[in-house]
Formats: sequence, C-alpha cells, structure tokens
Amino acid sequence: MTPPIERSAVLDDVSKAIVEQLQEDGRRSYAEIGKAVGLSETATRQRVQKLQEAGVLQIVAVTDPLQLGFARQAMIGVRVSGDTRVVAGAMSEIPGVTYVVSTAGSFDLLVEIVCESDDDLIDVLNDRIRSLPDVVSTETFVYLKLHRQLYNWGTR
Amino acid sequence: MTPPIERSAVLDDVSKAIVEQLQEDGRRSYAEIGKAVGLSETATRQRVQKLQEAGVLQIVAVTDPLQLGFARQAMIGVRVSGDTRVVAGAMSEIPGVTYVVSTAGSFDLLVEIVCESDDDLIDVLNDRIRSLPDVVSTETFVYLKLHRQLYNWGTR
DNA sequence: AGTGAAACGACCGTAGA
DNA sequence: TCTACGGTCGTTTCACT
Repeated sequence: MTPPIERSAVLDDVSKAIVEQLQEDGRRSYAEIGKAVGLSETATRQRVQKLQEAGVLQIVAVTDPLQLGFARQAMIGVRVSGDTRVVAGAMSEIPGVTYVVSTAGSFDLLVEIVCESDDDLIDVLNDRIRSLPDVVSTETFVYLKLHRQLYNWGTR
Repeated sequence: MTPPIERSAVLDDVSKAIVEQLQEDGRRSYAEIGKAVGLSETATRQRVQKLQEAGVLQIVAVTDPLQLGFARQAMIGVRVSGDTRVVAGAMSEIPGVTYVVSTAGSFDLLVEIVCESDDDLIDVLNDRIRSLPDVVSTETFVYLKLHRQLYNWGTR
C-alpha cells in the first residue's frame, strides 16, 4: 500500500488566505486579516509569526529600480570552468547584482544586474564579472521592458 | 553653462534611511523608524505613504516557492517573430510564470517559470509557451540553486 | 513639510478551553 | 491551536508652526 500523495502541507487553506492578504498589503492589521479569514487577531498573528520563523514568508519593502535612477538592467548568462558555487559566491558580492542562480543548460549561471547607465554596465561586466578567474564567457541580455514581476507563486 | 548632474532626486537621505528600515522589516512601526532616522512618527508615515502612492515603494509579503512545494524553477529564453509585446502579454497570463522581460540580445524574451515537477515544466513549456503562434524557438535553463535574490537595489 | 497632543485602534502577553 | 481579555504602544486626526 502506497501512502496518498501529499501536496505541500506547509500551508492549509486558512494560512493561504492570510498570505494572500499580506501579498496585497504587507501592513494590513492582524485584526482585519483575521476578520477576512475567520480567525481571531491572536491566532492570525501567531500563524504569521510561525511562517516567518520557518522562512516561508517574509514581509519586506520592494522598490522600483527605474524610479530610483537605475535605468539599466540586464541578465548575464555566464559559462564557468571549475566550481560554479565559488563563482556564484563572488558574483553575489558585486554591487548592483540582484540575482544569481546556478542553472543546467548552455549557461552555468544567470546573473541579473541593476545599474545607472550603459557605462556602469560595461564597467561591471568587464571589471567585475569577466575578470573573474573561472569565467569562460558571458552573454548579455539588456532589459528593454519588464512586463511582469511576481514575488510569489503558489498561494492561490 | 550646463546644469550640474542631478542624481536621482527621488529619495533624499532621510527617505533612503526609511526605506532601508522597511527593507529589513516591512512591519516595523513608524514610531521606531522615525526614532532611527530622526523624524516624528507622523512625518515618517507621511513620507512612506507618498512613496507608496508614487509607486517607488511597496510593502508586500514574499514567499519561498520551494517551501510551498514548487520544487522546479526555470528561466526560458524565447525567440519571437513579430510583436514581442503581444507574446510577452500572452506569457504573463500563463499560470506559474513569475517573470517576463523583453531583452536585446540573442533572446527576445526571458520568462521565469515556477512549477511543482519536471512533468509540469514540460507541460507548460510545450502546451503554453512553444505552442504560441510567434514563438520561434526556446532555450531552457533549469534552476539548480538560487544563490542570491535581492528585491531592491539603490538605497544603500 | 514639519511637530505635538488626544482619541482611537492595534499589538502582545497571559490565561484558559 | 484556538479564543478571550487587559495593559501597552502605535496609529490617526487635527490644530498649529
């Protein structure tokens, strides 16, 4: 007898509803959220706290780079010789690097960069990324328009 | 005479400090933030409100896909014939698509997907992405490990 | 755009089912 | 793990600089 397939039991329906509320407004009061999901203020607060401690949920301020004067964004595909983890660690330390992920495919790493101008982008690419020992080659994809950016998936 | 170069005057130093506080904890009280940046609670709240209305700042819950049972993530490089904007719009509607950006380079679009399994990934890729009229070809980069993810850049 | 004060509401610990 | 409750603190409005 095989056990029934268990679907991500991390969040029950009530917690999902709570998270949805917080995705709309991260500062919504626990009392209001509780009213919406049918729970007391205390219980709501306890659930949110547990989710945060478990690292499932975090409530943070998110800013728009364009509005802060960072007009240039790009994704860099990187091919690496040797340990990708070491290179990934080095990449993560570079100012303006907002995203580093190891991948399977024709790139070993994908690295997202945010900067003020084309000149900054060239500087970072040459001085900080391509100059790293194990970086074999890179390919740059300059952002033209961000169409969609979701910080969450899986709650609705 | 040329005017002096103006550096993103959207945020003065005080507002930057406020945003930094909220990046650490999106629910930190305005009173506490005000104390840290040397402003009254009211003034602090007014500044945050203005930033939110201007779309510079938003305070939201961010969840970890892995902990919610979405074990498979991938970036898809897409080559498109015709209007990339139309294709980008169609991509944005696909469930599990968390990121869509138009790029200059050997891909026209970069699309990030979050799903539960390899089977789901194959389904989305074939049934939803590669089946779109103007999609010429795709290249998939399956995520092995997310090293760094910043939701902000430019405040510190 | 900022402060300060007063009324209100949210937050947070504790107690108990 | 939930509800109930009271003390404390944060939020909100308003009058004013």
